Amino acid sequence: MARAATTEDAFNAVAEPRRREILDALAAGERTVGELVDRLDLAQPHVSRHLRVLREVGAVHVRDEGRQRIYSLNAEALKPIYAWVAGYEHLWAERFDLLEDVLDEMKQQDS
Amino acid sequence: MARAATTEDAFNAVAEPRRREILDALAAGERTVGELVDRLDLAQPHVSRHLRVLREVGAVHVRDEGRQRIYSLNAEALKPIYAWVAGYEHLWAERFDLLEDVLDEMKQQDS
DNA sequence: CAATCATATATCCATATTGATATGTTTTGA
DNA sequence: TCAAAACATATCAATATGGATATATGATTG
Repeated sequence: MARAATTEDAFNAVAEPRRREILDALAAGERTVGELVDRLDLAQPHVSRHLRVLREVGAVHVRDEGRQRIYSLNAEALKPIYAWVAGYEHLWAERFDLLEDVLDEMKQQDS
Repeated sequence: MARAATTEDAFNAVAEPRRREILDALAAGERTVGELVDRLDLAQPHVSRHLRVLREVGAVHVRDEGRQRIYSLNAEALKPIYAWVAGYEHLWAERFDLLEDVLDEMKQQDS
């Protein structure tokens, strides 16, 4: 079996840096494909392809306006990523919770 | 150019579901390769390979103990993912901040 | 020292990819 | 109506993949 398709889920779609750049750009507001091409310094077909991947995982929406297509962010598609990684956050975050510190000290005294 | 290597960064490493499973298992405590094989129902060479990818992006550490290798989680390697996706969290989260609601209302009255 | 256990590595296969380039397709404007 | 603008799609090349399988490595045991 080969690697999972980038359209498999948000995790795979977002593994590509250019696609994260696109999402970052859209976080500031809707953009036209041409605007994204300018901003990313990437050929238009590549931008269109990345947008397609993002569309397939539901991370962006499109709206037709004349001969332009206006892309907008759908951040909810990133929820599963946040949900997963947030479960790890407490493992590196500094603890400001005093109770937790006290409990740690008690454990040390026990051992 | 082909797709980026899974060892390129944490984003790529974590795109693979089995590797997330491994990290999830390690979040509960150190595990031996054999324990991970049992837990994941995956052939040992595959587990070893996934562990290697996770090692190369710094998401796990290894410790030798006789003929076993004990893997442990290094959650800090996931920080960049958290940092990136957390920037989107406010876009879908319900707002409980009263001030923000008031400001939104004022904006609406202006327009 | 030989045999075994616990892992790691090597090779093969099928596949999905990214960038480059060429070519549609639809809308707009003269 | 014809040409240009704005996108989308198709194809090609090079490559990295993940699973399967076989094999190598290193530690332990008898």
